[in-house]
Formats: sequence, structure tokens, C-alpha cells
Amino acid sequence: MRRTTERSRATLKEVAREVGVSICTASVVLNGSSSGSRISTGTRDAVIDAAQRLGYRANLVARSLHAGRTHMIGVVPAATDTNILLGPHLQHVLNGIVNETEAHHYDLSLITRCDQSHPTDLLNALLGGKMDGVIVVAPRSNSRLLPLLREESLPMVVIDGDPEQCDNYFVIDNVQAVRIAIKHLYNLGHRKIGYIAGPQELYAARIRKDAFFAVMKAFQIDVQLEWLQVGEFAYHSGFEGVKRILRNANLPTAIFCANDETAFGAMDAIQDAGYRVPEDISIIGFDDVPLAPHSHPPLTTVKQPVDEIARAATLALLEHIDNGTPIQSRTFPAQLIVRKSTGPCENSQFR
Amino acid sequence: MRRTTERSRATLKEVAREVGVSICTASVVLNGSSSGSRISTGTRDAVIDAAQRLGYRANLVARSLHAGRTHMIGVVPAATDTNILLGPHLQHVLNGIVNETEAHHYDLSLITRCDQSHPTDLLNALLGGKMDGVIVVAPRSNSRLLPLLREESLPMVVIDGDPEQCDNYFVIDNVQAVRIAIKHLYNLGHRKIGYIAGPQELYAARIRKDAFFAVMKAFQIDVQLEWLQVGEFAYHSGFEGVKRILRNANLPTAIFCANDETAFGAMDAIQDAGYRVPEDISIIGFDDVPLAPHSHPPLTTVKQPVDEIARAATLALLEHIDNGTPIQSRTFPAQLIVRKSTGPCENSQFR
DNA sequence: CTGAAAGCGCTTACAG
DNA sequence: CTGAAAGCGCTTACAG
Repeated sequence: MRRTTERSRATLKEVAREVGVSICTASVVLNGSSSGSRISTGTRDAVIDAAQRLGYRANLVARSLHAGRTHMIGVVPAATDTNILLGPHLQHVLNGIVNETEAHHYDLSLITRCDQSHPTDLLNALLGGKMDGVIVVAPRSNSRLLPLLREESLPMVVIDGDPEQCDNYFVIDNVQAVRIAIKHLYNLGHRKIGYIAGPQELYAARIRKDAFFAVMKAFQIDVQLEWLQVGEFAYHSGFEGVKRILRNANLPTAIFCANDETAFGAMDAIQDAGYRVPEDISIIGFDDVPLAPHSHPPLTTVKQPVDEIARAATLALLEHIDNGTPIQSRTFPAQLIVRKSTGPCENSQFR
Repeated sequence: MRRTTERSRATLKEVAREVGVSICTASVVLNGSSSGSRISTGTRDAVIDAAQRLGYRANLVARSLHAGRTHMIGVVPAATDTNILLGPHLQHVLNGIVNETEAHHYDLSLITRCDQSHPTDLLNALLGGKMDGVIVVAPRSNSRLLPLLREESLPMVVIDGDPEQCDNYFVIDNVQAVRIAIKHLYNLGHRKIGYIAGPQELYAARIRKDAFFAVMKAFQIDVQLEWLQVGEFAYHSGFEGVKRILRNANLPTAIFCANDETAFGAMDAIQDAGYRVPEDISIIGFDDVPLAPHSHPPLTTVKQPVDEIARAATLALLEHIDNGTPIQSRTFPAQLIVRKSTGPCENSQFR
């Protein structure tokens, strides 16, 4: 009798030999689909028993090789050279993806090699047969990955990507999102509205800025370029952006920030300068991250249904892989969350 | 001549046939270690050319099967049923792990099936041969995973786990961390100190609470149980914890929070109640998350060298896998970051 | 310089 | 009810 505590690396062959049956029989008993009904109870039990004793565990790599699929999904998040990977928004996206893959018994692999540097490297990792599909999150517009990947047959889905560049995109309706934000400010009487944008290599940042111009025009408000700053979707971007805006003689009564972290920085800068939010300057953000209700004052923002987007994208991908269901791109509506960082324009000393 | 734009699934065999050489020759040229010096330039070029045309790409699964290794590391984060997965701390840990695995050309797989529910499921995913090693992050104390995994031969490393229960742990010195926090308060004159703990199934939460008792004793301060609350490492835990503490007639002059998010909630609750931080009640946190310098007031906290811990753990694991280097458990020192949420006790109306 | 063969561990028709 | 055989795509001694 063998020690069971030994490095349990028993293979099907060893189990079979132990029992004295063919490796095929062992396979059918242990992992067979036409589950063992065809096997006599005696053999069956003996095999199971032996497998137990020897600590047998199916080798998934061998299985994958045979099956031609791995049940593994690759996730390629935005480039790591900035700390965008670390933002709460990406984290929520990841969380949504994980929940969905898990429910469908898929594993998930994080592929982080920078888009731009070695797209070849990335492609090898993705196309080497280890992934059944890929989810690209917020690709940079200069990324060479997307066009390359489009020519391959690997099932793919893109979250927060440019619909113009993606076949299968899942994205919020950024234009509508910007519209409800501006409309909210407009209804409060604001006509002097600034904007702090995100990094323009990111689709979400670019489209929001473009939408800002378009929507402002629709509301017949002139965009003042001195009130327009470009940041990096980060706290310091908001902080410094506002500092720069405040150097002007003429100040806006409201500032729209391209994401919540920027908005946090913006509010602090305003208050640092001795002004009040929202009395002097209203601030509105984008995303509705967990801390948004807890900022000072609580942040008015445009909420993305992040979890829904991430799960829908993942589900579409998995169903395509599993059943060949065609993938339908989708656009999701944004929702305005009114809290305390926006108020009527009439109180402002800058109006 | 074939279309190159076809589903590029060319295999070694096809490339070999195309050129008219053996599959072995093709293998040596394309992926061979004793790289091609033994192959004539003519054959070599022909093979490379054919591979190009047919869009050949090595099948990594087949390679793994042969090599008996996958270059994939599994990461098992704390249970998903709470939203601890979403906290900034775990995100930093993940980020550190990713950076290190990437530098060593390893892939990373997120394994999130809940510890407790189906440890067998989890074990299969981990031990099916798809992972060369595993990093467990902040296991719950009731997790059945750890003991099971210890009996297997899969290389493993634990971040934020109980040294008593882990062979290879990488963890901050929680006792020292608590000591410098309490000492800081002590030196400011505080003797009435409350504590808001984290969920006690988590080692980090438990050890910090235990350390709190031990250190208080060392400083000869009595622990008031009315000032002790147990939360979930979340904003609302701090907020509600403080609300409960404030119901007492006798109030503390300082509250130590087991992580920063708890501290954010605690500060808001104090200010909500009309008291001042730090004048009436000092608050000190734990972690030093990115927003800590930007809270109101900026948070005094105990900083964990998260990135260093995560990278050291990952590196040790990879070197063990690659070279058989034994894994050395390590404990890391914490560092006090003094900002504005702590102040002298003498100003407090509660002293 | 090049090829035939065995093997990684599993699954799946196909016979018997 | 059970087994021999081929195959997934690659690598690696071993001959020639």
C-alpha cells in the first residue's frame, strides 16, 4: 500500500494500472461525459477508490489540448504606465467581469503587458491557444493591439472602447451622459461652465470632451478655453486644473470634471482658494465611485452602470464562445446622481 | 498560394509539410532552444517564410503539456462575498503582484471562487496543472483552503496571512504597526483611546485588535469596551462605529481605526455630530491609501509598504519555481505618516 | 544538417 | 461492459 501523502501527481495511466483496467476505462469513470453507466459497478468503484488513494487529479492542460479550449478568458486593461489600472473605475469593471466569468465557470487571466511597447508579445500571449476569448478594457487610441486583434479569429469584446474602432463594444452613452450633466447645470442657471478633461489617448476622455463642446453648442453656451483643462483622470489633475482656472480674472460658476477623482481634486482646490462649493462654483463629476457620496460636499455626478456593462460584455463573449451566439454591441444610458456639489448659479459671486 | 488572411491556425505539421521538411526541423527553427545553428540557412529561411505566410503561432497549451509547466500563477484573493475585493488595499497588492509577474514573463490568473463554499472546486482549479504556483491574499481564518493546500506540492506564498498557519508568509509587522500608532497618540497626551476593528475572520483585523489590547496594556492604559467597535474595514463601519461610541456619556479623545476607509467614515461621523477632528477627537488610520492625504482633515495613518510586500512575495515564489530557491517568509515594518487628523489631547473637550 | 519516434496526459470514436 | 488506437500540437533525445 502506498503513501497517500506523497506528491500527488498520479496520472490516469497509473490509476489504470493500479486497478488493472485500461486507461480509457479509467478516463470514462473519472471524467467521462457519458458518465459511467456503461461501466460495471465493480470496476467503477475500484477505479474511484484507486484514484482516491493515489490522489489522482485530472490534468487540465492535457484536457485543454485535446478539447481545443481552455475555459480561460484574457483581460487586457488600459496601459499600466499610468496608474489608471489602479483607479476605482477599472476595479469595478474587473469585479463585474470576474463575477460573470465565475458564474460560468471560466477562469480569468490578467494580461498587462503594455499595449504599445510590444504588441507582438501581447498577441502571442493572447493567441497562443491559452485563451478562449479576450476582453479589452479602455484601449488607448494609439494602441496597435486592436487592429491586429481584429484580423484574428479570437472572440473579443471591448469595454469602454471607441465604437468606430471596435466590432463588439460595450460602452456608456457618453454624449447622453454629458448632456444630462450640462442640462443639470443649465437648469440651475449656469452659463459659465468649465471643463477638466481626461487623457486624450483614452476614448472615454476624448468623446466626453468632444461631447462637451457639442452639448454646450446645443445649449448655445460659448466654451471659454481658459476654463478648459486637460488632466489625467486623477485627483491632482482636478486640483491643478482648478488652480490654473482660478488664475483668470473671469471665473466660471460651474466646472464639469471628466471623472470623480478629478472632481475630488477640483473641490479641494476651490475650497483651498477660499471659495465655496457649490455656492461659488458648482462641481459635477463622472462615474459615481464608492466615495462620491462621502466627499465634502457629497458629489453630484453622472453614474455609469459599470457592473452591468462589464457583465453584459462578458456574458456576450461567453455565449459567443459556448454557443456561437453573435455578439451584439450595446450602448448603456447614464444616470444623473444629484448630491450637494451643485447648486443654483444665482448665489455665485462669479456669475 | 494560400490566403494568409484565413483563420490563422496553422500548426507545426502544416508548416513542415508546406516546406517539405520534418515537423521536428520546423520546431527547432521556430521555437528551438539550441537555436537553429544546426539548421542550414536555406531550410531555415524557408521554414520561417512558410510560418509567416501561414500565420503560424506556437500552441502554448501543447508546449505546457510537454514542459509540465505553464508560466501561469494563480492569485486567490480574500473571499468575494464581502466587497473587500474592491478595496484600494487589495488593488495595490494586485498591482504589485502583476508588476512582478510581468517582469518575469509569467501570466496571472485570478481565482475567485469563494474559499469557503467549494474548496474542492478551488483545489481543482489550482491543482489541475494550469498553475505553476499560487499566491493567496488575506485568507479568512476559517478558510479550509490553506490547510488543504499545504498538503499539496504546489508552490505557494501567502500575503497578509497568519504566520501561525502559513509556511510562506509575507506580512506587515502588525504589532509594531499598532505600537507606533498608539505611541503617537500617547505622546500627544491621549489616554482615552477607542478602536474600530475590522472583520475578525481576517487575520489582519484580528491581530491588530489583539495588538491593540497588548500595546494599550504596555502603555498602562485601560481599554474601555464601550469605545471598541467591530466593523468591516469599510467607510460605513467607521461612520456607524463612531455614532455608537458617541452615545456614551464618557468619550474618548482619540480613535484608532483598523484601516483608512474606516477612518474616513469615523471622521465624517465625528464632524457630523458637531465635534472637531483632531481638536476634540483625533483619528488615526491604517494603510495610507491614495486618498488619505486628501481627506478632511488629511489622515494620519500607519503606512504599509504594500507594493514591496506584494513584489517580494511574488518574487520569492517565482524564484522558487524557476530555481528551486527556498522561500523565506518575511515581516515588513510599518511607518507612521503624520498628517492633520491627530493632535494634542489638551485641546479636547473630552479629556 | 535532418528525420523517425516516443512522449506529455487526456479523450473519443470504433471494435469487440 | 471494456480495450486498442489515434490524436490534440509540441519538444527532445537519439540515430543517421
